[in-house]
Amino acid sequence: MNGTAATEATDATDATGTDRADGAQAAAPASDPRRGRPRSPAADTAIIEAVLRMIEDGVSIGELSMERIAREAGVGKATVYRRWPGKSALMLDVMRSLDTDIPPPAGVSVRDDLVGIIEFLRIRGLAKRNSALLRTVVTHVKAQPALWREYHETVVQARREVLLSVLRRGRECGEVRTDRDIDLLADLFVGPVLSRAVLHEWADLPEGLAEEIVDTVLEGVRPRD
Amino acid sequence: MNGTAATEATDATDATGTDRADGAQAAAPASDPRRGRPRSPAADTAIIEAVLRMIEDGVSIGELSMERIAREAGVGKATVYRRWPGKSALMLDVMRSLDTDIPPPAGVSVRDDLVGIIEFLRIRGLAKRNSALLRTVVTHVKAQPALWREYHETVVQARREVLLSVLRRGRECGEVRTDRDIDLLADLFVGPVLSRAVLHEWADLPEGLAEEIVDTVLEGVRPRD
Amino acid sequence: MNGTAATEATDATDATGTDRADGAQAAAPASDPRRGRPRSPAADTAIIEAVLRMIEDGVSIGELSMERIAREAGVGKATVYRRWPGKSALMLDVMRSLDTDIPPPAGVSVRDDLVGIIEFLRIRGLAKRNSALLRTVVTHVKAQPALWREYHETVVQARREVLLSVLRRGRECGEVRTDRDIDLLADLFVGPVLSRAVLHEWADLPEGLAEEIVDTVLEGVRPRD
Amino acid sequence: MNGTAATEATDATDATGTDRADGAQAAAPASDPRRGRPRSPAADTAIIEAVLRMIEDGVSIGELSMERIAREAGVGKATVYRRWPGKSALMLDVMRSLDTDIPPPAGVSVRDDLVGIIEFLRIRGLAKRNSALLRTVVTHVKAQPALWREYHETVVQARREVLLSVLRRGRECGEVRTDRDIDLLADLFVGPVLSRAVLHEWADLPEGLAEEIVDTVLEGVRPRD
DNA sequence: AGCTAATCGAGACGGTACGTCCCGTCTTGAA
DNA sequence: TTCAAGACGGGACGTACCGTCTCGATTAGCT
Repeated sequence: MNGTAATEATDATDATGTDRADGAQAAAPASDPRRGRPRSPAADTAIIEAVLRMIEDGVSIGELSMERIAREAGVGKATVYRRWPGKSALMLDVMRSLDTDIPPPAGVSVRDDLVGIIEFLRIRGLAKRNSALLRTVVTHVKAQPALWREYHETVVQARREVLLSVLRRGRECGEVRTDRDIDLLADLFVGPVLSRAVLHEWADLPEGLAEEIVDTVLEGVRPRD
Repeated sequence: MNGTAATEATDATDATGTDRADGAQAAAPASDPRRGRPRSPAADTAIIEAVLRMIEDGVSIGELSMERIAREAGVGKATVYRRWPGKSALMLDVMRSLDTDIPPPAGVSVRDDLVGIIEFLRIRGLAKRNSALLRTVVTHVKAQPALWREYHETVVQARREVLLSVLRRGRECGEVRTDRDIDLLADLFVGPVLSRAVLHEWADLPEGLAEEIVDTVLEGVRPRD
Repeated sequence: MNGTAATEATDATDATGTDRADGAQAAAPASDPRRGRPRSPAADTAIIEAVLRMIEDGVSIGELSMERIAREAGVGKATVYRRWPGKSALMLDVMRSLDTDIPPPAGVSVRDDLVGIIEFLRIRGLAKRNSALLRTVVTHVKAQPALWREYHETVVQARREVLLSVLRRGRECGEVRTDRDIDLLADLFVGPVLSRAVLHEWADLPEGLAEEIVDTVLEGVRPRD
Repeated sequence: MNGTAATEATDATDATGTDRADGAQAAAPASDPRRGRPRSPAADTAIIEAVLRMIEDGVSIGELSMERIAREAGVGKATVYRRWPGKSALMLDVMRSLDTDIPPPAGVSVRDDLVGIIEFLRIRGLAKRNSALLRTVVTHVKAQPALWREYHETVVQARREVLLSVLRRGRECGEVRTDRDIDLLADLFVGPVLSRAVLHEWADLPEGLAEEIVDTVLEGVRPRD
């Protein structure tokens, strides 16, 4: 016998997860919302806050056990499980709690609107505070296809829509070519940021990147004469 | 879309990971490689194969316990741990076992070489069989920064170098503009594929995508008159 | 109402219990006893000892959680559950570990043999050390009919057999009447001790009790003239 | 047989137990009995009935959780705890609700009175319906010394008194020897029933047992010549 | 009729223990 | 020294109860 014990990462066991993952603002109980003692909003807060605090303190996803979350939140385990069916669903709500809506495009010029959107991605994705948080949380969510799809359809999709509307406007006013699938065009702008963040994520995304990307994509890589 | 999509991983608990992750081609024992019973190559194979089989059968990363891997491979747990220090290191080798070298560019035209590279990414990343495999494995590797950096420096870097050399050739022959950072240009080509694979990874990447991407990026999104 | 209060039973959640409750000397694993690491006899001992120590320290049956037993024994919970299917089965083995074989009757006279047996009961049942121990443990075992039956059939029955053999001998030599069921006669001797212990168990059973009981039962309550 | 059989109880976790275990006939509220909504007698009934019903349905004491009792009685948990401080106190009241007073001895002959008392024990303790009930309930009560003492002093003592008075009468009229402690004599009659019920409780106590016991104890086991 | 107050069913609260599973290490006999 | 098997101490999992608390809704006696 020994003392070494475990460690490691792992994850989720199931992939269920999304029963009631409708945001941190806890839904009403199943049967009759006005019967019985109401759920304590303080508990909701305490749990989410505990997760955020732990992550900021450098606790890895593997150490983020439900057991420990409940303990640090000063809450019974059952209180956590009453709100979320598992760690993954909780993480999803933690992720959502960090979401900032993408600012609506100013509408001055198509080029500037595109820069605004890409700049938002650059900053949101790597801003000091969110960075560590999201890296940990997103990892967990991504690891479960069902959750990731859920997140994608609620949050990511909405943001893409903003980008698409700008591109459509660009088409109407002749700023954007119409002979390509509009989804492909959207990926041309988003992809590079993603690439920088994903493939060499330990580097910071430099200022001015958004403009450089937008301009190059608009004008093309082949030199115009 | 948003920046969150761009973030990633972490975790690790241990961060050990790479002590001896020198591939499935089993290293020699510590003290004297010629003494005692040699490691069974059959065991190496059985383990890697078991992981691949399980993933193909839809086993999620969370259910991929070392315990189960050993059981499924008909192998003692110690036999697994003798080869890899943990699940992550094993996963890294599983990933490597799937690697195919990027074919060298034909060198006919810059545009065609670029298409070749992007087409390789499209197929490698999403080909029916590998897709599920990689998604599961990569998730785990990404979740541990040390491992991911290792993988990145070994495999990703090499591929990028091929792309960069093509771009440099393009600059020399005037096919590619020189007023932009060459790394940025590389991301313009790689990013869109990544975006498709990461942000809506459950969709298949259609044929012809590589050409469409390369051509649009080369020519630009703004219509040339 | 009545003395039946003296009866018992039930409980148990499962009532399973006895799969392998064949004494503390741990059985071999299910499949092949010679394969794999053998069970540690030290663990067997540590667990039983921990229970005994705790009980002697006045830990109540309600506080005797498997969790705590494992902790105090310096043993993993799984190690406990590998040996016993539940708390009850463990308790049964703890009980057995305390058993002392009833000394064989000297065979001098029937009356003295009877006194010897009853005296054994008086002492065993209430001896300082065992008393506290047994009270706690027996409670748990009695609370589960299946376990209690098991215990009865293995231990109690054997002791009764000794008593019965003495009575049979008494019949042969005319010391014991033959017009009554021999099992009834046995109860006439055992019952009074039981009654004292069960109905007013907080009192100590006084010395000389055995002789008084045996003599009175032999001679009868109605005065002989 | 052995002394272990004679041991008992303990446990308790709380040991509170008897604070207010004054029977199901619900006490008045603390402050002013006349103010506020009175306790519903229907709830009292529902709770006791639920326990009885469950026990008759074979629910073991371990499955008899307060939670389940309340649920099954269609009553809030607080309503149960308002009446009893814990499961044990409730059980004690359930026990009491089953009590039948021992019939006063006819007084015809000492021998017949003794048979009457023992017969009562035989039937009460093992009558098909009560048997299961009592076994379950008594187990729980016995497991807590404080409760058991309470029950003993209230109920058992009273019954013993009846037996003792008969024995005293027997002494006066020369039917019972006077050279033995009268408490011991009482145990000689009660013990055998107890022994049968406790040591092999799953068997039924046959008719005629009472007479057989009384006669044998009166006359003695040694044959009279 | 209105007020006060204790009740009701329901169910959430912080805890603790359950029994199962996995971690990474250790220990068998056999090869 | 390896192998398969499986036990080891440790710890998280998700469930069930504990006894308490808090809801809105009765249900009485008192003004």
